[in-house]
Amino acid sequence: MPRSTTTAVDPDIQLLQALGHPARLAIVRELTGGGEVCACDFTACCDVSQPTVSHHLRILKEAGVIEAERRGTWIFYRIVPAAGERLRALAGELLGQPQVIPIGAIRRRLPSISPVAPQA
Amino acid sequence: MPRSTTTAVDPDIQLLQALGHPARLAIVRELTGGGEVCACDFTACCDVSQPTVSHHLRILKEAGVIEAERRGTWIFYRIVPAAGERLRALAGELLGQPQVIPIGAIRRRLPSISPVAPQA
DNA sequence: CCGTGATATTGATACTTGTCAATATAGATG
DNA sequence: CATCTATATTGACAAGTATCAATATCACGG
Repeated sequence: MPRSTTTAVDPDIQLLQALGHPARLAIVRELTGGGEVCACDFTACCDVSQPTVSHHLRILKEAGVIEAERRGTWIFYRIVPAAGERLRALAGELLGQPQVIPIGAIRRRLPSISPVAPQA
Repeated sequence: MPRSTTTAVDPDIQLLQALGHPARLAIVRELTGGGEVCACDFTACCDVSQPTVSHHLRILKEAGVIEAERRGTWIFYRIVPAAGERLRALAGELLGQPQVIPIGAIRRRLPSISPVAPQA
């Protein structure tokens, strides 16, 4: 987000941005089903170098999409279920779920009068 | 996605990236509930210039999030319901919905043996 | 404590994106 | 057609982001 001082702390934006990258979505999809995957395995599915994988894992972790657990030398990652629920809530927003259709929305005006949505 | 020749045509990525921007998510949220909003109204909710709004609207349209309808001088935008369903499907993926837990996944190895997820 | 393998951090570079000013286009209206 | 308003496009620039090489850190085993 150029030309801005705030560094995008909105959790929703952070979640969407974290998932909106091919490598990161591939990582997440490697984790779907509730399984755990070692960090060392992501280098294969993403076709990027180890530092880059580490970078993406950090972004996903900071967005609350995944969580890590050290087990000896390896670090295993798994999906945070709440992330899926947050994404589902966003989808519900798009589908107009939390909203209630107000009767007042039926005030249809002619387009030549004023730029207000004439029909839902 | 620097260092790459393909320009991110994956519809899922496109959807997530389109929504992963404060101004664009604000635009979309202005449209939730099934209503239509004139393009001229988005300049207010996003606090950006008219060309920038137009740019964001194009990105949302190309990602299949919104659709436009010209009505006289004004252009009204509304949410494409399929976008919400696609996002919901992605959320379902994160929650492990479409996956079926394979019996073979129970091959749990000790972490000191090999880096494979020992437990789901 | 030293070596080894796994992961993270740093620094540099290239690519992408967001933004606005200026300009163009489109539709309505006189 | 001239003009006005709404929207889109272009061009340029700033800022963010992805990437890798090099290096550091961390945990384990000898």
